[in-house]
Amino acid sequence: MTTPGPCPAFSSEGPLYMSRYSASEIESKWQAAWEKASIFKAGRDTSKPKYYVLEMFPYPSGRIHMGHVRNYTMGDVIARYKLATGHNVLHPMGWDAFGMPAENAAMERGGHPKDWTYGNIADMRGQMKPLGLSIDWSREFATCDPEYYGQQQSMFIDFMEKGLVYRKNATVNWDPVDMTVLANEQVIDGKGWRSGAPVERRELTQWFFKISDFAEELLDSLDGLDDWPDKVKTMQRNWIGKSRGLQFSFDAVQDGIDPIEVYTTRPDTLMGASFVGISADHPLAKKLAETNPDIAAFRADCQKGGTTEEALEKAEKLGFDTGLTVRHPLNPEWTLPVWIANFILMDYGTGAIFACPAHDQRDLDFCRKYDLPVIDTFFALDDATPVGAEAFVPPKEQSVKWVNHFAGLDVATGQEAIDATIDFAEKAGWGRGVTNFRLRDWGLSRQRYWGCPIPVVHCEACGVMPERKENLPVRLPDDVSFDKPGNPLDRHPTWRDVPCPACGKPAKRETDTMDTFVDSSWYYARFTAPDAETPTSLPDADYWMNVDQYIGGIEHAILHLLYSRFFARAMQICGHLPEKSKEPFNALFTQGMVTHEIYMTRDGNGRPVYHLPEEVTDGKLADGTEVEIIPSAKMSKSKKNVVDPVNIIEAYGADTARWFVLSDSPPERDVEWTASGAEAAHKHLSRVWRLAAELDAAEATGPGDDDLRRAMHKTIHDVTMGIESFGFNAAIAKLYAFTNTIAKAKAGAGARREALSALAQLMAPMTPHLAEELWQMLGGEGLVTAAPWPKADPAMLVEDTVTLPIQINGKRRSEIAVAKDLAKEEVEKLVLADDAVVKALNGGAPKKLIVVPGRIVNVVV
RNA sequence: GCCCGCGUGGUGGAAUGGUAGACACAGGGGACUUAAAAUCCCUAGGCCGGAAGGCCGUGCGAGUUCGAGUCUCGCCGCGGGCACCA
Repeated sequence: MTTPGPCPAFSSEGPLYMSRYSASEIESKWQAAWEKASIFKAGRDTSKPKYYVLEMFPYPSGRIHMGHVRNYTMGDVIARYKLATGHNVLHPMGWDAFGMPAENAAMERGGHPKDWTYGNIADMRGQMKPLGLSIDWSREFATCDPEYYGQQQSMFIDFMEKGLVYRKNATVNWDPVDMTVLANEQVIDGKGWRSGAPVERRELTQWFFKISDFAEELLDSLDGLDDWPDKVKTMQRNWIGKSRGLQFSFDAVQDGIDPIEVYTTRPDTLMGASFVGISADHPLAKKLAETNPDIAAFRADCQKGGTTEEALEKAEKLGFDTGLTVRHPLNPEWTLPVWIANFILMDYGTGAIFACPAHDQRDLDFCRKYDLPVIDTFFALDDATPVGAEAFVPPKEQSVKWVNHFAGLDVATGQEAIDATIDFAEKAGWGRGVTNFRLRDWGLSRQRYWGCPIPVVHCEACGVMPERKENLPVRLPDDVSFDKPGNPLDRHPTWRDVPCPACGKPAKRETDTMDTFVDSSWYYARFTAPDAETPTSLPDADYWMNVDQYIGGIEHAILHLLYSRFFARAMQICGHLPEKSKEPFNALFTQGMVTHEIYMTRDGNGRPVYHLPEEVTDGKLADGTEVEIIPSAKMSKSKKNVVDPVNIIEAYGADTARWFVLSDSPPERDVEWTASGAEAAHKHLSRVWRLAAELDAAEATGPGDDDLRRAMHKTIHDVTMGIESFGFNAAIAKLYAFTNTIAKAKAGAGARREALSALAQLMAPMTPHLAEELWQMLGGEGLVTAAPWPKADPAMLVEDTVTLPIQINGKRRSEIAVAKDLAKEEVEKLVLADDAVVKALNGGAPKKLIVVPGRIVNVVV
């Protein structure tokens, strides 16, 4: 926290010395009171149900932004609500502290990534604490703490022992000028971000986690995640990409060439095969390149550009005819050419395919380009037009008419044909049904300094050996420089030199560090025992796990969440988590992002230059230059469309910022920051404060007491439901309405005090400081944070009469007031007597009369 | 290119298949004030109409239904992810 100043809570004048709502005084006072009472410190307590709420921890960029405020306020609402409903709550905070920006800062501004990172953490902690989050700060850690990454290294060694880690070659983005590996984000339009040189793909030996071993399990278990959003589960299902297909081989016509093994999910279209395609990285392509300079040149062509799937998919489809031919498995007389194609991935299936251009658009485009044959294998039932410019790709469930299908099909769906073909090939003995996954193993090697060192040693005699656990953590050396590109660990004079953990002879450390996704794949488990001498402490993990509510950005829907699910399983296998924690997150909520307009000008070369919102007034910079306004997008440092919450907190207080980020948009949707919204939130909070401050005790009772109580119970019910279902904006709308009701009520002071006390309690999860102040002003006992959540009296929620709208032919024309439980027949009588209905019927009888009890009536004439 | 979302007044948004626009912002009008700020009250989707009322209206086009913002299909636009940004 920033210096809290003298604490008004203990001033002799009490809370009413203020004549208006003063957030800064209130907020520091109650933060001190919470700290004094230690009410957010979590400990095991079996007398209460536990509740673990976790928001995705932040990257310490140095400044918090509105996205953080929104994310952590949502988690805080849940945490405080659960505390009030009698739970033992764990709500921790930490830092995802390794990663590229620290190294970039070191390169750009000098200094050390460690100093930059810990400095940022201190700054951000200082910006976060004034938000008044109910966090147990005693559990805080950063992933770059040796105490954390040492435990991660220990687990890496455990994973090695269980066969969950291996090495293989994989492609990286290579900058041929800087002679360094580039991250995908450092490849801009196929060029290195610093050198500007065209990027190449290059193979390196890298470390991998065997996540593919868990593909089926990770897929099947999604079905049990009832409190995860469907969209996330769908994305993960598609990412894992289970498919059933046929694997078989084409024998080469030429001597000395091995059969080409292909995998296809559409074996039913084998009679439409046009050519056999192999990846540029296929062993056969490599072998041919050794003697054929044209093929070598073509392969080199294929290495151009970045490694992302997007880059590969969008690249122009290129092919090279090897001159080799293969025999069709169903007709040895039929030979097909073998092409090398840049769109075939070595990582998927066997790295070789057969192309059926009639029923695959990409194959068709390729065949038209290189003048290869197109053979229809099936037609629509009512249209036998041969394929022209567009491939015929009906859904697999649609029946089609087959042309001379070898398995004897005439009219059948694609799926039926696939199944029949696999069956046919297996019986005939030339192919086998194979289940494949799109999911690839997790490559975790990074050729960078600021990450967790991979704890292995390369020994000439013993090979690749894990470091001894007693030598952990393998610490990052501090004496490194970032004056040239590449990994400083690689060029460190002594750090690499270590004795082999097995034979003791001189050996070399691994210089790759781990992907930062590794760090974030188990932090949730570490929070249950952040100081343990082992990665976790089982009694603590057993008590606190699983995370009951996980909250974070939709941008993590696939990678982070999938990796975490894998890690939980691997940790469980190694004894670091209990069996029940295979799925570590019981419920997931994906919040929308905070967006903002982007302000851009261009430099002399026409390159974009971005500007922070505070540099822009009325569409102009301070020097009068007009900025180009680009529509709202995810806040990002590189685009500079970032809003600083610190200014908002200084101007209005944390409660206003919290109230605003919850009120203005549904939590799962993006929210655009607006200055006027914050102003309005602050006005409202001032109004609530005034209602409490002006409470006049003169009239103890009044004529409207009962109505106010009804409104109170209705609001308690609605707000409780709203919080439980993440409908924070709707809950806040109810609180606005209730405040209006109180302000206008004719009720006496007793009922008003009761209503305002309930209002304070209901607002407490969202605006905890103001709620404490109100609670104290109204004479509440102790802290409102510790007070039990109010309960709505069901008897006060029932309404005895309802207004039934009457529709005529689906359009609202009239309404009647009836007793809530009035019999359907009675309602019908009243409806038929209604003026508008009588007029519409014009003496006739209705065609249909629909009565939805308590909701609506529809008369069809 | 592929996968997943989203699209409602001037603005943010509300709405178990059942009165579209709750609640709020900006706007308009008024009260209080010497004046302003603050506060309070009224008003408010569009079009026609003095009013009563009517017609249109949830990105576009079809469909299912007594009834569609909500469900289905096809488009358009925007956003997220695409395995080395975190």
